[in-house]
Amino acid sequence: MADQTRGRSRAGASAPLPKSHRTRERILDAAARVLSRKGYAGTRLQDVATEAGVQAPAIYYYFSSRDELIAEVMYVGAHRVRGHVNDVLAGLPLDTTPMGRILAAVEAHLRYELLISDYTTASVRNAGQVPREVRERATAEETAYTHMWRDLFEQARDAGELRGDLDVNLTRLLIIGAMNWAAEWWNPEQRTLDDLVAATQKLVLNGVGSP
Amino acid sequence: MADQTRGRSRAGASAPLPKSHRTRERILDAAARVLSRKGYAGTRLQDVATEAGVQAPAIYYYFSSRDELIAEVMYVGAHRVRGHVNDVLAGLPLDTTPMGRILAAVEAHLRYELLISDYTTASVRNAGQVPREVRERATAEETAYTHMWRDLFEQARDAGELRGDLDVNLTRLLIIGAMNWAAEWWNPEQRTLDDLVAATQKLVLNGVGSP
DNA sequence: GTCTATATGCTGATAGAC
DNA sequence: GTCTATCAGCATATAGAC
Repeated sequence: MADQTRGRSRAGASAPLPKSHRTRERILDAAARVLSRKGYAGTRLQDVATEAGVQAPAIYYYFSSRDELIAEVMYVGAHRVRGHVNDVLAGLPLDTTPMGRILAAVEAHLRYELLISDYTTASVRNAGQVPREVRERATAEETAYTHMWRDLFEQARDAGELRGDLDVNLTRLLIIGAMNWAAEWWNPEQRTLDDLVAATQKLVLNGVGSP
Repeated sequence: MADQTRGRSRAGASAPLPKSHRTRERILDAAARVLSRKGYAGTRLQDVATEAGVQAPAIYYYFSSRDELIAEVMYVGAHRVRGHVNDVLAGLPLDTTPMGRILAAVEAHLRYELLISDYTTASVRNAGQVPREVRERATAEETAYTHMWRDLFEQARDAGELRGDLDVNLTRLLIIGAMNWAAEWWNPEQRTLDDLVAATQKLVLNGVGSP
C-alpha cells in the first residue's frame, strides 16, 4: 500500500524515464482538474493539454485514448485514498480500540481526500456518469475500500462499542457520503481542516443531541 | 410553497394549455434523467427528445435554449425539495420540539429527494460542473434552503437540545451531505426507505457510539 | 405545436516532421 | 518525446412546411 501512482508503463517497457514520468504526472493532474470541473463528457483533451503545458497529441504518447486517461484518474484517486487510510491504520498502536480505529480512519480519509481534492471531486462528481467499462478499475478499488470500512465497523460492533440497534451498513454509507461530499463545500478560508475533522468525529461518535 | 413547477410561460403569454403543460413536464423529466446520467456537457437534446417522445426541435418551443432547459431542471429540483420540507415543517404540531423539527426535516428531505431522484442526482452530480450563469436560480433556492436548516439548528441550540461544543455550521453541512449522497447509493431492493430514514435520524441524534 | 432538412462549429484521433 | 496539419463525425440551433 505504499505505491501511489501505479506505474502503468507501456506494454513490456521498462520503468519510464524521470522526465517522461513527470510529464505523465502533469497530464494526469491536469486531467483530474478538468474532469472535476467539466465532467466526463466535457473533458476536452485540448483543455487537459493546455493545463498540463503540452499540446494535445502529446497525451497519446502516455495514454492510448481519452477514456484510458479518464479511467486512470478515477483509479488513482480511489487507490491513493485507500492506500493512505490503510497505511494510517497499520501505523496505529496495537492497543487502539476499534472505535479509535474508526475515528482515525475518518481523519485519514478527510485529510487525504481534501489534499488530492481534484481527484476526489473528479471521482465523486462523475461516479454516476462515466461509462461502466471506463470505471472498472476504480470500482474494484472502491469495493476493496468498502470492505475495509465494513471490517472496521464490524470489529467495533463485536467489541460492544456500537449502539446495539444500529444498521451498520446504512450508517457506514451515510458517514462516507458525508465525508465525500465535504470536498464539495469545505473552504479552507472559513474553517480549518482540524475543525472539519473534529466536527466529523463528533458527529460519528455522538451525533448532535445533548447527552 | 405549494407550487412546484414555477410555470415559466413565454414572455407575456397566459398560462400554458394543459396539453402543452404536460409536454413541457415530460421534457423536463427527461432532461433530469439525461442530465443525471450524462452530465452537463453530455446532455444531448437528441437524447432528451427521445426520452420525452418528441423530436429535438420541439424542445425549443418550450425552452429558449439548451442552457435554459438545464437551468430549469436544477432550479425545479432545489425548489421542490425546499417546498416539501417547508410544507412538512409548517404542518407539525405547534408543541414539536426543535430537535423533533430537525428529525422531521431529515425525514422529509430524504423521502422527497429520493422520490424525485432524477432531479436530485442531476443537481448533486452537476453542481460543480454547470456554468455559474446556468446555476443562478438554483443557487438562490439552495441559499434559502440553507437558511432554513440553519434556523432549525439554531433554535435547537438555543433550546439547549444540542451538545454545547458543536460547530453548528459544519455539522449541518455534513448532515445534508450524507443525505444528498444517499441518492447515489440507496437501493430500494436492499433497504426500505423507512430503514434509511431511521438510520439517518439515529446518526444525527446520537452518532454510532454506545451510550 | 411539432415536424424535416440543413448550416455551422468543434472534437478525438492519426500521419508524419523534427 | 513533442509538435503541426488534417480528416471524419456529431451537436446546437434555425428555417420553414404542415
